Amino acid sequence: MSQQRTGPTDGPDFPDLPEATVARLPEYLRALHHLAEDGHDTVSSEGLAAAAGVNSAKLRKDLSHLGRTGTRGVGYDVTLLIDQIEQVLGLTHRRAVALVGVGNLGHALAGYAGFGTRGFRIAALFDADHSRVGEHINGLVVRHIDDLPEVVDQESISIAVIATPAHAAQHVADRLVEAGVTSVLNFAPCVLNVPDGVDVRKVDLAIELQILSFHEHRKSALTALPAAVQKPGRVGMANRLGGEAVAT
Amino acid sequence: MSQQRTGPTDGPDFPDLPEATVARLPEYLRALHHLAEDGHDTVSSEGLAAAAGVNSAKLRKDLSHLGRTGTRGVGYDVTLLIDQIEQVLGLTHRRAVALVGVGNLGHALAGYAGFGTRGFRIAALFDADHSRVGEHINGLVVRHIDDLPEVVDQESISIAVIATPAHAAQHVADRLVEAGVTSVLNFAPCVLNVPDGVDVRKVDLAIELQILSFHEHRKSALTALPAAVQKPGRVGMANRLGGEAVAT
DNA sequence: AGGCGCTTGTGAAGCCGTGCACAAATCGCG
DNA sequence: CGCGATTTGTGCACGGCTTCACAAGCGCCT
Repeated sequence: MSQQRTGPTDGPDFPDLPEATVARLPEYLRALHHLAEDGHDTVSSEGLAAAAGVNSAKLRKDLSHLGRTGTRGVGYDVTLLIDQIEQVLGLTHRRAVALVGVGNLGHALAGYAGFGTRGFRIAALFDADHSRVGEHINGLVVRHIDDLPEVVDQESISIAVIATPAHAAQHVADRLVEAGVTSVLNFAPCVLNVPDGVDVRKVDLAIELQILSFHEHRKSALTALPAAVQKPGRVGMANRLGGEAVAT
Repeated sequence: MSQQRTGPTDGPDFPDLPEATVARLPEYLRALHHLAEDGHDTVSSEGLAAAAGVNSAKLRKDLSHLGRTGTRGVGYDVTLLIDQIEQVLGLTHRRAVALVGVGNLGHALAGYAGFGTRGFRIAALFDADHSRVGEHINGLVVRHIDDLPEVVDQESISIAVIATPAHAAQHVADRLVEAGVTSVLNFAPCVLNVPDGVDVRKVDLAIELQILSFHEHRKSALTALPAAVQKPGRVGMANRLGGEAVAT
């Protein structure tokens, strides 16, 4: 590999993993926890790949970036691998997360158990609407967004979730960044402008459906047409095994 | 499911566009609607790219796949482009969507206005829990999952959203496919196996946070070494222009 | 009518990610 | 102790996506 080993800094951490690999590590982690609960001590790359829904070669290459992990002829030690991935992802401690906007979606997110079980703690809820401030949700009190700087500092929050209407999202993002938040998960359907050094990930539910809509549209167009003009390599629903997933 | 070809199809209809392009078209569409509301008649690729948060060359190449769209020296006609994209995405009619699982998250999704305003209609709610069947949510009655085939057929549903716990998701997916659904948006944190020809997109909220966690971890590891300002909140930021977003 | 400025559309180059195929490494067993 | 079975780690080639840079086209102004 021509991965640049820049000099002596063969540090304990892993500066550059491919972004695609990073996006898959959580998937492996989930599958590994599942395997651990089922009592497995080791997994082969083939087995873990199947559980995570990816190609086994891809999985091995992904894990190879973490350093020595597997044992040839045996496989991967489940608990060891869990530890390594959690280390790399920075999940060795529960990260505090702020949630802004306790409307329809925000309410649900505040109560979503998956955050708690996978390394995060919703540490604070915010809303701009004074009539919502003070409300109790899942053991937390909704605070006004003006309290952001104070709470962010107090709770050492670096990640925030935006679940506000789109028109408020940019303003909220600005205030979050100002308060010291450096990672944002945005559920509002809009583009956020943030300074360099701040990461934004976006989840747009309608977009996901629209992408599916395209594929539906294409499928129905194909079945409506005679199967005359079709290139050999392209379309066609050959029955290979396993599910296909359009991933992010 | 008989999808009739309606209208005069003037031109090559559905070329296979790159998947990456398909994923961005909804983003453009949203930006265009926003521009239209602001009274813009035309947009340059530069302007639309900025509104959608992408590179302008990429945007032009994306749109070039749709056929002749823009006018050199002028830009793109906003309403025309909206029509073209909606056509390609199959959004010329509102697609009926089924939502399975009206728990915490499902409730919120059932009430999410964004679906309605962007081409979809939640046509039915399902749950396996009999105590939830009959409940009214947002003008819809929750039906038991056994009614799936009947309702899917009745309402011509081809897209479904799974918002069940993970352990139930595969079973639900099987029944959806059996009932004729060919596109699934999965919110349950698990891998779904579906036959070929069925599309699955997955949204895992915890994974998004874990990816952000990695970047947080990396950032803090970087600032630990060089010039020391040990305030955990505010890390040193380079000042290149523009925000950075970790995209899909 | 002709030129000029602006914007699109695209050829070409480079980068990243994927998957195959195989050598290296490890364990278990005779 | 050595051999075979097994599985990891990775070199390599390929395809897709992104980005740059620029020629081609269009409208406007003189």
